[in-house]
Amino acid sequence: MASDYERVESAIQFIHNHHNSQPSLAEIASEVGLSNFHFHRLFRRWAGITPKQFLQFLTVEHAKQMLANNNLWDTSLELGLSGTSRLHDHFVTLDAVTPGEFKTSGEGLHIEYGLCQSPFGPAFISVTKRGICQLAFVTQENPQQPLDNLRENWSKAKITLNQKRIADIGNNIFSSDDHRRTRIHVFVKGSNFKLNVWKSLLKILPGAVCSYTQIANSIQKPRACRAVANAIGCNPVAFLIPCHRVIRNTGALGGYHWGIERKMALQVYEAAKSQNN
DNA sequence: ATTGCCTGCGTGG
DNA sequence: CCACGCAGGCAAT
Repeated sequence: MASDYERVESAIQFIHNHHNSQPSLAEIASEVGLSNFHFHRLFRRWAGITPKQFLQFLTVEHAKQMLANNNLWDTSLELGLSGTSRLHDHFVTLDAVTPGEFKTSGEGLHIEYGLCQSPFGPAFISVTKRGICQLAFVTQENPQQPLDNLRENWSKAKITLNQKRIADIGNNIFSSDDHRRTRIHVFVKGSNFKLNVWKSLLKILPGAVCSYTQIANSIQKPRACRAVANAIGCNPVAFLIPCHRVIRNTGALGGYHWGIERKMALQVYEAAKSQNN
């Protein structure tokens, strides 16, 4: 029995591979192995939109339009979050250290990890007292990779499984009910350049996208777009640091560590949620 | 939409 | 230091 996300992903894959031939909704439905009726229900359930709307969100035209939009940046972050008047709640705050400040590879640090479900497939999360230090999607090809990365990146930390705790954290992060969500704190290490890039990503509003160049401009390094792309690719905390909201100037999506289909799914999902506001 | 050539810059040796 | 490679950009087609 395939999960909703697996079906959404295979639909995306099919659309992506056949975007030249403009497949009909019925064709896509049968590719996913569902009747038209259930296909429709799947999208209503998953993102609250119809398959047709779903298709429209995935076009390059739509992406370009989103890029042209001015209201991408949450300026309240730059203004320093003036208490009650903020327009958008910042669910994610960031605590960062440079490698220089943190030479010990996590000595004395206790990290708990585990798996949870998300609208984008199973996710691997690890967390310290100071915040979430990793969020990785689990791929079928290499399900061990997140744990291997964790051990490598924090080689001297005490690392233990705590499935219950991670399930709770996952429920909070991916809760569709914004009012139920509590503040999420992230704890990462990286070079100063990477940290600057990651902080910029936090300013992009859900449902919005921006280009690699716009991020480069925002950190006062207008010609560093490629270095920016590289830094974005090193983001250890998928979804929470929203690297999926950065695309190419042309409207093409660019790359994604967790697969281009997942990047599309994340964008459609957020676009669908934010259009209802 | 796809190709090919251009670029600057952070990173790791 | 220097060489390398990049989840990009851009112009030409």
